Amino acid sequence: MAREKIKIKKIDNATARQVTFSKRRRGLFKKAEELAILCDADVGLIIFSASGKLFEYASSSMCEIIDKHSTQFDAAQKPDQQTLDLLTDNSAQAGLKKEYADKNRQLRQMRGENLQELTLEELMHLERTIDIGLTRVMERKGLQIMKQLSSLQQKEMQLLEDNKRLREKMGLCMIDHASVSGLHEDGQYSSESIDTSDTLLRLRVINIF
Amino acid sequence: MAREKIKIKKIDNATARQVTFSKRRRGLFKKAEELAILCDADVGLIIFSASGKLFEYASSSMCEIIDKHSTQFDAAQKPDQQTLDLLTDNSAQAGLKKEYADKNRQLRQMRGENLQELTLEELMHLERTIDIGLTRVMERKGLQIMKQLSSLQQKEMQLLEDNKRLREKMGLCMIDHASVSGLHEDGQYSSESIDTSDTLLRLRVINIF
DNA sequence: AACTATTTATAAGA
DNA sequence: TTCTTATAAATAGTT
Repeated sequence: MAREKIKIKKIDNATARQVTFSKRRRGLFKKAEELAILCDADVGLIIFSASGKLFEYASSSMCEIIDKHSTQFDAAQKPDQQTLDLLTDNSAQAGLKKEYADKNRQLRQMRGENLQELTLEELMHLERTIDIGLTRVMERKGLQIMKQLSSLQQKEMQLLEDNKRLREKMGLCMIDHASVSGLHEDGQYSSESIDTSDTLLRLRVINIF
Repeated sequence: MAREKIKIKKIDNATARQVTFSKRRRGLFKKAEELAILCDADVGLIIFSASGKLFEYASSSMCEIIDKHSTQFDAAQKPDQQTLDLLTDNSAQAGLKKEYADKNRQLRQMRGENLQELTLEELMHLERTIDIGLTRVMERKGLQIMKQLSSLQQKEMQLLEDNKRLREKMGLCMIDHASVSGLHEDGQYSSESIDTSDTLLRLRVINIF
């Protein structure tokens, strides 16, 4: 649905396939959510990438949806959660693994992923946290830029001075010779002084609610 | 996506809702199948209409998909595939600790902490990542707010109607009595229709560099 | 169901 | 990965 019409068959090029997977997955999730909201339907969408990675969307909770589905179908395919736990729970690792999962969840949520499980209050808190982080990062960036600028300006001054000295020496040596070509007589190069006071200019109207 | 742009909220008119449900359901199934074929993914889609009727699509078999999902689910929020592999390894502990530390560092940096070790380029990339996350969170927040608003408005309508009916009944009972105090005669209460189209109003001038 | 004016999604390219 | 943009698809409101 774009530049060119494509045939619906497995995309040969692995890179292109991955890119398309990302794009269409997003599109599908969006459409699924829209259907759920517009038509008051309960929608569950499970996607496994070719490499086995899981992606899912559920308008309510996936467990509930699967449950309802299984009921209608009669085939009760229950988890067997224990098996997985037994495989991975070497007691000592259990805690760490849990903490890791938690950190990872937080990180994903800060990147705006897996938000469907959050309440409005949690979302607002998350927004604030991210906004604070963003502000700090921008401040740090401004600082770095200032540093690099002043470092460059110092270097420039140094070079200009060296330049001037060289010119003077040459003037002494070559006092009776023709002027050296390629150098400006006044020894001046444009040295713009960049005003960085607006570096952090950032207008926002957020948190209306 | 047609004659007029619509807001993503429950369609009031039951007939229109049903029609849209049919149309979009077909569209969603089609997109799901295309994703499965194009990207060699395994896709399962379960839809319950508001009346409880089940519709489903599965690129392989729904049982298989649900099974796979249940197995991975606890690990869903989790890491990437790698972590599970690492866990089953002998050097698991070390690897997990390392990944944990890494996630934790990323998380702190997104919160604007420990930025001193980052280069200007890394800072700019981080800023972008955070900004995208913030945008997504805000979009989600707006959606949630819309949801709650429309739910409240529906409740309000229901209450107004109930109220009106009660008033009519009272009118019949009390036809010869004095009007009941404390109720407005016109039965109208202010019901502000809040326009949330500007909810996400957010002006920014960033990334000057 | 069919028809379209529009909105959306997205394939390719940068 | 991300952004852009030309084009294909989906679809809201009508008939």
